[in-house]
Amino acid sequence: MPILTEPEAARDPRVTRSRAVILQATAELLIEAGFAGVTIEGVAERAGVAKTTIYRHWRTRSQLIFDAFESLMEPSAPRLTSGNLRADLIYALRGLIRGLTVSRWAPAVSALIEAGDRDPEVSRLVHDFLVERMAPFHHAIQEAVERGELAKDVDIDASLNMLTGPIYYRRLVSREPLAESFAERVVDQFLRGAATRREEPAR
Amino acid sequence: MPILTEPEAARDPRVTRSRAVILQATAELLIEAGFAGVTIEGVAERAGVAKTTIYRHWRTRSQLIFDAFESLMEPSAPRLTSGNLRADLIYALRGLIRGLTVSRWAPAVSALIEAGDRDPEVSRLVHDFLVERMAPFHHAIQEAVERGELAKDVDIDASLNMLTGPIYYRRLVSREPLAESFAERVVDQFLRGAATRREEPAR
Amino acid sequence: MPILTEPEAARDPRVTRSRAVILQATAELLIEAGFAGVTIEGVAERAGVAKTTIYRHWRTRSQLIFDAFESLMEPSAPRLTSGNLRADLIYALRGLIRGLTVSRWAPAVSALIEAGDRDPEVSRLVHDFLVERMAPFHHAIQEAVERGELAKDVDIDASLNMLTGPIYYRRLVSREPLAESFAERVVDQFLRGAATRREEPAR
Amino acid sequence: MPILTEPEAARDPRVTRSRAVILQATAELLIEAGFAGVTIEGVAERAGVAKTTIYRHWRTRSQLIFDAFESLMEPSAPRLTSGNLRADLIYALRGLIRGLTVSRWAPAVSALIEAGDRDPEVSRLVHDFLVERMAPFHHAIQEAVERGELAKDVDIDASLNMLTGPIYYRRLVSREPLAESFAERVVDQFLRGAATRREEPAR
DNA sequence: AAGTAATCGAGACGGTACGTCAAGTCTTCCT
DNA sequence: AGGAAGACTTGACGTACCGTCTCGATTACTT
Repeated sequence: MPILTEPEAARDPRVTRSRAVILQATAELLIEAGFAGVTIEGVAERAGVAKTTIYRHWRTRSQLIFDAFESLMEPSAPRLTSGNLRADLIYALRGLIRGLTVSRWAPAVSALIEAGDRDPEVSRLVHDFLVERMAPFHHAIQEAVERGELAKDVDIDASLNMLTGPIYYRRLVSREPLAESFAERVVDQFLRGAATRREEPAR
Repeated sequence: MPILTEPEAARDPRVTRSRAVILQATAELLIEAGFAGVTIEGVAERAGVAKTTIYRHWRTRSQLIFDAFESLMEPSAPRLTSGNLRADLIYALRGLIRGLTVSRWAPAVSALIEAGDRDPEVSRLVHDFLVERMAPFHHAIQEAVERGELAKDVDIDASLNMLTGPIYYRRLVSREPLAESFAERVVDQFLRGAATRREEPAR
Repeated sequence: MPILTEPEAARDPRVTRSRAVILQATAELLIEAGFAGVTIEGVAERAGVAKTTIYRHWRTRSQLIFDAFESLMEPSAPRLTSGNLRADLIYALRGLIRGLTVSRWAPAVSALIEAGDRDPEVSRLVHDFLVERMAPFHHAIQEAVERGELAKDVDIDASLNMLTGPIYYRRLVSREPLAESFAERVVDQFLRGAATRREEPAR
Repeated sequence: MPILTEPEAARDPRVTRSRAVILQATAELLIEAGFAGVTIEGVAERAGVAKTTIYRHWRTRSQLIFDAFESLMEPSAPRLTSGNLRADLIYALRGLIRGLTVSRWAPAVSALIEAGDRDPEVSRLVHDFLVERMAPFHHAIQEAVERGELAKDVDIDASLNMLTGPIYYRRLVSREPLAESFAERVVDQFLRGAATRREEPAR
C-alpha cells in the first residue's frame, strides 16, 4: 500500500517488483542500522537495483524511509471494545510499549522521527499515521464518556497525549527503562487523577 | 562548564579560546540548520579553526553538539515554591513549552534528541540533564503530597512523565500545534483525573 | 539523402518524418553545443521523439552526427573552370575557409572530426566526403597541368594536402587566426615554391 | 614540469607523489583508450588515489590530459643546423610523422585536439606548445633565406603551415595513409613550387 | 474494411561517471 | 613541542546519459 505514489495499480510489473525489493531492503537496513544506516547506495546494492531506480520512485530518503516503515507495520490495532476501559487502555498501551521497544520495527522508530525532522512532508505523514493509530484510544475514551465511566468534561486530546506521551518520552527523550508494566501505572494515574478527594477520598 | 572534558580549569589559554569559539560556532549552526547542519568542516570554518583542533577537544560530533546545546541553555529553573501546586505546575510547563517552541535554542532540541540517538554517551548526558531539569516538578509534587494537596499514593515518576511527556510528544512526534495554553489543559486533566467521581475507578 | 541507411525512398511516411525531425534537432544541437552537446536524450527531447526511435534509425551517435552534418552542407562546390588557376584555387580555398569559420555548420566541424575519431565507419565516411569535396581542386590542377600551366611532375596528392592542410591545421590544431586572405598566401606560396630560381632545388 | 599549476617546487612531498602517479595513470589510459577512455574515476583507480585528490590538482579533465600529454613528450627537437635545408626539413617532418603515427604518444594526439576543443585554456596551451615545437622549422627557413637558399619573399608563416599542415590533415582529418616517405614529397613540392619554370610564376 | 504488422511515445531498468561534500586520519610546517 | 594547516582516503550524495527493454497506442499496408 504505497502512500507516496499513486495508489492505483502500477501498469508495468517491473515497477511493482522494484518497489517491493527496494522497500524490503530499506526496511532491513532501517532495522539493522537506523536512519543513518539507510544510504541510497546501500539500499540499491542490497536490493540489487540501480540507484536511479530508487530516485525514480522516491524523491527523498525520508520518504523512502517512511514507506519502508509503513510496510513494516502490522495493520492498525483493532477497536477496543471490551467494555472495560481500564483493561482496554492498558492493553493498547502495552501494545504501544512493545511496539516501541521489542517489536521488529522498534529500531526504526527514531529513524522515523528523524525523517520527520528533516522533511516536513514526512512529518505530516507521520502525524496522519499517528492520528489513525490513535483512533482506538479515542473511541475507547469517547465510549467510556458515553457510558458515564469517564467525566463528561474530560479533555480528550490532552488525555490522549497524557496516555501515549509518557511512553514516547521515555523511549525517545529520557530513555528511562520502559517495561510493559509502565502501562498500568500511567493508566491508573490517568484515571484516578492526582488531586486528593476532599469530598470523596482518593481510592 | 564543559561536561565532556576535564572540568578543572584548562591551563592553556589557547585551549580555552578554541573551545569558546568552537562552541559558539556550533551553537549558531545548530540553531540555524539543526543537527544535519552541524558539520565539523562548517564549524571549523565558521570558528576560524582547523578541523584537527575540533577533533582534539571532542571525540564525536554528538558530544560537541551536546556541549554547544548546554552552553545555550539558561541555568536550571528555580524551585517552584508558590505553595499553589496548580499554578506552579502550569508555570513550569509553560516554561517548558516556550523552551521547546519559541526559545533561542528550540531549533536545537531535535538535534539533541538525534544526537542522543546516535551516541549512547550523549543519551546518558541528556538523561542526566533532564533529571536535573525535572527536579522542580519533582519537588513541587512531593511537597504537595506532604501538604496533603496530592494523594499520598500518587505515582511520582509516572506523573512527571504525564506532565512533560505530552509536551515533548507534541513537539517531537506528532507535531501538533503546541501553544502555551496547553499547559493548563494538561495540568487540570492531571489533577482532576479522568474517572467520574461517583464510582471508584476500576482497580 | 540518407547515407547510412537504405537510400531508396522510405515507404512509411512516419519514418520519413521521424528521420527529418531527428536530423534537424541533431544539427541544431551540433551547432549550438558541439559534439559533446549532442546527447541522444537531448535530441529526443528537442525532436519530440522517443529515444527508441533514434536508436531504431542510427546505430551510433557518431553516425547520427555525420548524417546531421551532411544534411547541413550545401551541395558540393561546382567545378572550377575559369581557366585561371590561381583565381580558381583562391576562390575554392576562400570557400573552404568560410566553411570552416563562419558558415552555419562551422561549429559542427570539430564534432565531425571527433566523431570520426571514435567511429572508424564515420571516419571512412568523412574520408569519402572529403575526396568528393576535393574533386574540384583535383580537376583544376590536372587541367592546369594539361594546359602547361603547372609542371608535369607536380605531386597532385601532396599538392592537394598542401593547399587545404594549412587551413584545417589552423582551424583545428593550432587555432591561429584564419582569415579569408590566408587563401592567397597559401596559393601564391604553393605556385611559386620556396626555392630561389637561380639554382634548381636539391633533387 | 607542471604547466597548469605553480611551477615552483611543491612543498609537501605528498603532493609531488600524487601528481606523479596521477599523470602516469592518465598517460597510460590516454594511450590505451584515448580521450573518452580517460575518466577521472578510472585514473583515480589506476593511480591508487582518491578522486578528490585529482580534482584538487586539476580543474578540468582537459587540463589533466594536457599535462599528461606533455609529460609523455620528449623534449623539443633540437635546432636543425645541417646547412642542407631540404635534408633538415625532411628530417624534421619525418620526426613529426613518426610522432603522429607510431610514437608512444601517437594515440594521445587526437585526445589532445579534442581536449583543446572543449577547453579554450587547453587550446591556448596547445597553441603555445606547437609554436615552441615549430621553432626549429622557423629557424631552418629563416637561415636558408639568409643563406640565399630560399627566396627573400617567402611567406614564412604560410610555409610552416604548408609543411606540417598536410601531415596533421592526413592524420586527423582525411585519415589517408601516412608513411614517413610523405615527408619528402611535401618538402620537394614545397621547395620546387607548382608553377612551370618557363615563365615567371602566375601573378 | 478489417486485420496485422510496423512504428511510435513513454519511460523503467541496470549501469557508469560525473563533480561535490564531509568524514576522520595523517603528515608537514611553523612558532 | 605542540597547535594549525591542509593533503589524504573513503564513501555517499544526487544528476546526466547511456543503451536495452517492455508496454500499450496509433498508424499504415495488405488481402
